[in-house]
Amino acid sequence: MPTIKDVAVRAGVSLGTASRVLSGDGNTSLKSRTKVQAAAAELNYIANGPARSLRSARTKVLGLLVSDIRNPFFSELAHAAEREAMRLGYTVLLANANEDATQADEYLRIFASQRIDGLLLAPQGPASPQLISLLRSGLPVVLLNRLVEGVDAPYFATDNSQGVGLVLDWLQKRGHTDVAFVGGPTTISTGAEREAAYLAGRASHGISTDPAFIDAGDFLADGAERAMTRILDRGVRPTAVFGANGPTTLGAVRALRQELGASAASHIEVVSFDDLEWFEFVSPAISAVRHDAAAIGRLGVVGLLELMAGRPVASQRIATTFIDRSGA
Amino acid sequence: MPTIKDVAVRAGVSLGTASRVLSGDGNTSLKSRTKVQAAAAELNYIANGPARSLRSARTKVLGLLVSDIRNPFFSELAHAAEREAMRLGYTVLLANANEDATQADEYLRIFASQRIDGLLLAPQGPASPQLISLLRSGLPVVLLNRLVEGVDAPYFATDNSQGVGLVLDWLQKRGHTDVAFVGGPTTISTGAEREAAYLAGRASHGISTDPAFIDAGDFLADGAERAMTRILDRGVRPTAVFGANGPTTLGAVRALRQELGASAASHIEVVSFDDLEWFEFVSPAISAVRHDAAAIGRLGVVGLLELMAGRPVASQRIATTFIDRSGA
DNA sequence: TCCGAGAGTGGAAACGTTTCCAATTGGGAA
DNA sequence: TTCCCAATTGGAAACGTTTCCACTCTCGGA
Repeated sequence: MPTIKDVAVRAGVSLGTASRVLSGDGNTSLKSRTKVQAAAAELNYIANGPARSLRSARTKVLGLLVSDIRNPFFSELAHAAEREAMRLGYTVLLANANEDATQADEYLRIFASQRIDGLLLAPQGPASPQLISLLRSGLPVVLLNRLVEGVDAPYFATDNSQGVGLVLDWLQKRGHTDVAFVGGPTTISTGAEREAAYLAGRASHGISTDPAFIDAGDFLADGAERAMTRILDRGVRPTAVFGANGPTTLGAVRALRQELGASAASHIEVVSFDDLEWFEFVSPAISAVRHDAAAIGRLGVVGLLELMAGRPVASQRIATTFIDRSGA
Repeated sequence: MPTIKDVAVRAGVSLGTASRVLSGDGNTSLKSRTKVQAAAAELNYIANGPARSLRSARTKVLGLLVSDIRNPFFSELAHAAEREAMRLGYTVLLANANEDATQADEYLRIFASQRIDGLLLAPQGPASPQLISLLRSGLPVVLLNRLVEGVDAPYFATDNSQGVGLVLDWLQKRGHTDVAFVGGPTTISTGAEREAAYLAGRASHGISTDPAFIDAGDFLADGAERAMTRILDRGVRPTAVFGANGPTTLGAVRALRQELGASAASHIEVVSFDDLEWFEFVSPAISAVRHDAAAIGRLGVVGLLELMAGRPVASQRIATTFIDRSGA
């Protein structure tokens, strides 16, 4: 592998000048620039990232820790963040915590060792000691979609109460009062916010809620399937089901069909927080709150770079839209 | 941030000894080990990855280039590879080529700059110059799921012809001869292999194939939707549809419902190469070839490490299973 | 008792950059 | 022409590790 020294020799300039040309800062003459760039191209020179990082104390790498990469919401978000970062000259190191705090901590340690320049975080719940110490070390952090108590970082998150409001309106319009709610862990902000908004919204519509209709999983399909099964086992028969995220809705639908059979299940309307591509194929079609994962990813990257540049960053709630498929 | 020098001073040993303890190779006495580890823990020392990489010329990072992270097959594969790599002490840098050769090349360049130790590659099609030069530089590479002509690297891939054989058997059992085939790009090995196996299989079953029933997209949902629409626009009316990968089947189903309406579409049986979690919810349920993305990811990592260790690695075809949902 | 092998150690070089500093150059104003 | 300032340059230090080398010590065997 050619080094910058080889490039400098071939271009007939000093090592310092070659570096200034190739890293693109510092003053260089047009003549040096052409010579150095030609030499670099001829040698097929590719800068040694680790050496560059060691000396400059910047890696041009951002860490992105998501809780479940197999959740389409997060794979969309990750994809968008990665594109935006690349556009701005950064690389994204993606880590998947698998909705598990221990794995999250392992990755935070790796991030620290890799000396990432900034962190995009969609956390599991309360802040771990590992996270706290990372924050204390001054690493710029932006929270995506999920907030975490005691961590004072800018966030870019879906407006959960607005989204749940849309669901409540729709439920009312469709005349549903006996609604099963399958939530997520209340230790995760999205789980807590969506459940609170749902209950508060019903109360403000003047509808009381039988606790038998409420249960929660772990935001993964299997956990939600068990939660929905528990609700049905209590003997209650909802006319509609509300799943608090994509995998949760998947699990709930599975449980409905498993416990009641496909034909009885088809008499229950399902509504979901998170829109999945197959909702239109189910009978009856599943309506959903759609939030923009890609936008959150992009905003997060831009915000993080602002933060790294030392500029103040305002947190933002992103409004959702409702996809009403009940007519189909 | 504390450096290894701080650790050495605090432990009362030389820098060299501290390094030998912390990097875990070279001979060290029990006494030094305890002192150094204690000092490291007290200081909350985290090794500087870039410095380590620069000196040792190893980064402990593997690159994984997939073609579409939003395809559940690849997100599952990526997730499994990442877990396996972490278990073995490696980090995975994930890149998403978005089924686009230009983006793939951008990432290969970044990988080269980051000086990854090895590459897991699920390529787009023919080898790009960028890839060729990477291979020529001696970087260990393993191919995942997709092969590429002229690249002589070990591969771990689904047994496409075996899988397609299962589909053909099922089609015959169900009595389908007028089958629409929605394929992928023949520049991608999986696209070419699945189409070839399908046509050859029909021929060997003694069934001739009207080309009007055959079309191909780009292995993404939108492209497949257009391909399916083209088939229908030719006026042919298949009794079954075979989608050559997950997103392709999604697009095909969309087109069927769009062009024919949900009720007419429900008289067409769909079968897919790649099983998706929602296939059981559609009416009629979609049968599918299931291949083990997680296994491919894990085998790939293990194989790559073998290769990096200089040991010979045998390519492997992974058998598929068929999920028959036509009874449901 | 002596010798040799090997375990363990300290010191220093090296990895490939960026960046600081001082020196040189070039060009315009007086 | 002369002078001064800014632009540009070369040289060298520094980043935090690993690894080489040479040295010392310890222990077992002759």
